[in-house]
Amino acid sequence: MTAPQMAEIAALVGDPARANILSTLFDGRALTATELSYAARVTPQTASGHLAKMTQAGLLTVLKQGRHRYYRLATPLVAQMLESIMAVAASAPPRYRPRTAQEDRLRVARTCYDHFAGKLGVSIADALCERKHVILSDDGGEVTEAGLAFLKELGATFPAQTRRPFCKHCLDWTERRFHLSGVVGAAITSRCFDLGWVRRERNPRALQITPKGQEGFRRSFGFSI
Amino acid sequence: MTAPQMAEIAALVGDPARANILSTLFDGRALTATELSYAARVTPQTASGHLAKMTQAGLLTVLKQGRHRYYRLATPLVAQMLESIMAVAASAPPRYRPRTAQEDRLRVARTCYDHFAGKLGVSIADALCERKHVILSDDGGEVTEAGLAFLKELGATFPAQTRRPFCKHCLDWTERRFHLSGVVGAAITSRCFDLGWVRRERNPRALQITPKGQEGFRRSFGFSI
DNA sequence: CCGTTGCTTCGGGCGGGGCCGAAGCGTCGA
DNA sequence: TCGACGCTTCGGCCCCGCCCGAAGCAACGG
Repeated sequence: MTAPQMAEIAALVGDPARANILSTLFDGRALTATELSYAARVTPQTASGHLAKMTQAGLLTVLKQGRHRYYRLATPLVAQMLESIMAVAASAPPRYRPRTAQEDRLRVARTCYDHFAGKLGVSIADALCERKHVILSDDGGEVTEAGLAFLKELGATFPAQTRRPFCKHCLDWTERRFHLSGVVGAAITSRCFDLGWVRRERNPRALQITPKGQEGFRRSFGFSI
Repeated sequence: MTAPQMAEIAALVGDPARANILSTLFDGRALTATELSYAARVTPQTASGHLAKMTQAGLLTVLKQGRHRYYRLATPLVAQMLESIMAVAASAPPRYRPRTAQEDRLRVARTCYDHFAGKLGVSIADALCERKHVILSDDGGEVTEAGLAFLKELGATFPAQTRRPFCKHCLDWTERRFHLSGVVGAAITSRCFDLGWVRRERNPRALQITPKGQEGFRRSFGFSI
């Protein structure tokens, strides 16, 4: 049976402190053990234990750099797993959840692994579909010629060839609609950072849209946010 | 933060007994509480507690019928979550796992929610792609005209319209390749059962391919299994 | 009715695992 | 070389939650 192994992985995610850590690493960045202990609201030695377990189980990888140890999600597969658990968690309980300002900011714009999510991510996907720059089928997507031209004009660049899916959609768990992931999603996101259209907030997953970004998104994508 | 809710869901999956139950329900069938207690290897009263928790959390739904209570996965979203956890569990630990005969049978042919998976599922997907009956993009799929004709000839029927994705792929966690899901995957699977090409083993997730099936798959799809 | 069967609730035992204080180990900077 | 810092290991406390025995409830069948 495969159930025991599944239980083992799920149990790792099932602890609040560890869930906090994973959720903090969700956008793909690498953070030090101490930073993560702070995010998890436990002492460093406790966090250390959690990190060791998750690393051994293959959920995280660690990079030693000087006296720091940078932890990050081991593979995109792990991120996808977290996303799907969040999707169930968000949909399942019709239970009470007093929305916090924090959460509202996440709802507007955040990163999901390495691409935009939230209202911003969905708006971008909508805009590109609207103009036929991207054709989203029920389960994937492709970029049209016009779309490639648009990306070039925007200044978004991406590796010529890679094994990673080129254009992919990703179910947004707050908007309950699709945003873009894959190489294209990452390229657009990275470009917007470079243009200074978005900035990270103190909470590393939440994004702030700059005035320049407001203008840029309106002019290039045709939506206000 | 959404982490606590994620932890709650994951913790439910993280208990071995509950993981057994979920894994048993993974193919989408509905089973009674007692059957599930047997699958989980715990007493009925213990299982009852687990089932209540999972139902309350929205992972399961229950159908009362006489003095029986049939439990099943609440939504396909839950099945997808389990699949993605299994994918991580299968890939993550380079740890020792003495393959059992049981597992080997699962590797050959099983159902995943309501469509084929394992070697059989992947072979079917391959055959349909090979003949251009289905075009699989990196993240979705569509059925060609020729493909529709083929399905008709096979006798596979499906609802004219439904909100469910028509043709979808699903990463197979044993083969590490794609098999078909969505309406098309379910239709093919259902038809093969009707034709007597496959049969359920005692372990409800594992499938047995009948001699008639061997012949049928060879003639209709062009592969031997 | 009464017994059987399917399922649940209740109560208490017990083990696993999260948590922190203290201490140890390696790296960096002066 | 010495202290500061980041991180880990160790040991012990304590609590959560899994588990089962016993009993209660509801749905059949005779």
